[in-house]
Amino acid sequence: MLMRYQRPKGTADILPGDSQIWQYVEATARKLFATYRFDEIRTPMFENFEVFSRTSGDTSDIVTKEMYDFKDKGDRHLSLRPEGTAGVVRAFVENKLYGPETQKPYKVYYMGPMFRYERPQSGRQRQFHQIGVEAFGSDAPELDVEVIALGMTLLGKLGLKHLRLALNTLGDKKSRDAYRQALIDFLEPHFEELSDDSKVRLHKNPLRVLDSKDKHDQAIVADAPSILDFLTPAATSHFDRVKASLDALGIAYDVDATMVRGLDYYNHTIFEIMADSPALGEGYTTVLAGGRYNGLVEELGGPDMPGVGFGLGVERLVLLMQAEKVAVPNDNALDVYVVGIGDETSLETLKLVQSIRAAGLTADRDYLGRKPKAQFKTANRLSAAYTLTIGSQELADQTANLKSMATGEEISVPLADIYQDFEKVVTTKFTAK
RNA sequence: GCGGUAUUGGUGAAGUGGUUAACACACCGGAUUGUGGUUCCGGCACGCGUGGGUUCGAUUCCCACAUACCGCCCCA
Repeated sequence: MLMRYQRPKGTADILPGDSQIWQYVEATARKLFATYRFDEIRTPMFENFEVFSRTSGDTSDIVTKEMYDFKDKGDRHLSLRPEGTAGVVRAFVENKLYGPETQKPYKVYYMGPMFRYERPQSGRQRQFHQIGVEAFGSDAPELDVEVIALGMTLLGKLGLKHLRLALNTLGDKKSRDAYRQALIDFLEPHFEELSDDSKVRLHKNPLRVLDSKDKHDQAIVADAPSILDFLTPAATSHFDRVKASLDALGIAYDVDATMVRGLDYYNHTIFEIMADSPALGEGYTTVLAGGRYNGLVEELGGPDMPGVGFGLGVERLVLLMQAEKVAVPNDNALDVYVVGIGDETSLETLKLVQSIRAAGLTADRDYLGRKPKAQFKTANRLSAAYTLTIGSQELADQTANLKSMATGEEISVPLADIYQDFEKVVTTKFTAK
């Protein structure tokens, strides 16, 4: 036996059957995005390393330990994209889409693979897929809400139940800096009591201590100051309008003042849509997350232009849909299975399937030289609506036997009629139906 | 990166330190000549994740590695 190859760790083959769900997800997303006037943007799967390191934050885990970065033969430091936003923003800036000739907000969506070097688990892989949207050029809280509503609507259309929208604000830079300091001041006296993880986080990214899973940490954090008390008037106003707009649309939400983001570029509104399903372990798991990133365009060399968006994990989404048994439309039903009896009919059956296909129907035939009985079994298993049988006798008569698999009714039809208008034969020749 | 569990055919799985690796599903074939969901009969792992080791002998014991899954970290 030769060497057997395995796919690389953390990757998956999406096989026929599963790919139907993926196509359904993607098609549903494209259709919905179009109604919101978001257009597709396609950016490279790898970028200069700095595109991600600058935007995600030099100390973020994504950059420090999860990035697939490498030097190419020209000694360029590149990285496989760990998320979608940075590349889109780079493209936005590089193509000067911030210019006056494009309508603002400039709304785009993307879908495709992302890469992170981490321990695979269910719904978490090294090559995974995201669908995301970004809207540039407006500070309006209503735009934040449009993006949130889009996310909620998409998940709803895809059949997900038990969704929870968690909402928070990181405020502007001033709010955030003030809060960060207050949080450090609060946690410092408890330093020795904190978990080892949180000790590290305290100075690297103190906000992360807030969502520590450690019970003792949670007890300490329970009395910590809230970001909401450190917002500047402008940040408060923005957040209030976001909430008011959500209320106006009847979208329920929970404000979670301890929710933070792993990527450093977020500010103001941040949100997560979580689903409660055993498919992804106990409790609520985030499927879709996003927020505002007003400094990001400038960070990558563009003008001071705000942005807001979200990304959703397709693997997680698909797991949830499967757990909820969401019905995916099956659009590859078989209309006609052509049964050929004897080698001499092979040429005619080939012409028949081609003719039926050309008429816009789906058709298939046997290529394994199997007996009629086996061919009918296959037709039945494939749920063919009709079988068209041709043997040496029919070949001589220039006819074929058309059978409705549902009723069992079988009629003889001239081949000429089939080649001329198969659809008409089906609709007019049977007595029933 | 850390800790844990697992790894037998296309699938679900049973099983033993030693002649032919149980059973079920799926698939393929047959039940007198060319017609489909039932029934009956038959076929289907030269191999038990990979590589070493222990042993007279290992799929069964030991070690390493790989992969999957779970928890941590982190995140979609």
